[in-house]
Amino acid sequence: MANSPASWLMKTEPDVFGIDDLARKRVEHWDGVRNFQARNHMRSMKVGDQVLFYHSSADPPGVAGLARVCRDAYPDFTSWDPKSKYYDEKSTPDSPRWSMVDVEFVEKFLHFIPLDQLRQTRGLEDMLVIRRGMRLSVQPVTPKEFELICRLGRGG
DNA sequence: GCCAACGTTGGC
DNA sequence: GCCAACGTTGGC
Repeated sequence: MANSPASWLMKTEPDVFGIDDLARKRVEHWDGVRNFQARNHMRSMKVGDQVLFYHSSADPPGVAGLARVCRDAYPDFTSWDPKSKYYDEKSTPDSPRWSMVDVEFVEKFLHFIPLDQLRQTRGLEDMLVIRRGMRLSVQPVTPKEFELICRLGRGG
C-alpha cells in the first residue's frame, strides 16, 4: 500500500449510539453530521481508515474503542427526509449537502480512556479533542497519537 | 463581506 | 443546568 490508513476521531453520544451499540450492529452509517468541517473530513476518508470511537456528553467523556471506515463517503439520506431530526431543507437527492461514511466495529477498549487521561498523557497535548471549546465532531488524528491511545486502551 | 445575533456543542 | 466557545445566518 502506498499510503497507510489515516486515523480519525469521531464523537458520539453513548446515550444515542455508543461502542456497545456498534459492537452489536457491527456496521453503522454515520449520519447526522451537520458541520462543514466535519463533513469535509468524512469526504476525505477512505475504506480502511482507523477511527477512535469517542463518547461525548458522557460521564466521563473519553475514547471507548476502535472502529474502521468500511464505506467511502456518500450522501447522508437523512438530510432530505422531512421526518428526520437531521432534516435540512437545503439538501436534496439531486444536490446532497451532507455526507456520511459507514464504520465497522473493531474493538472495545479493555480500558476506557477518559478525557482527563488524554489531557495528562505526554504526546497527546496537540489533539484537537482536548482543546477546550473545540467541538469538531470528526477530526484527524496523527499515527503517533493513534498508536499511543491504542496502547493505553489495551493496557499496554 | 462585515459582524451581531442566534443556535449548538459538550465539558463541567 | 450553566455557559464558553464556536459555527452559521442574515441584515446591512
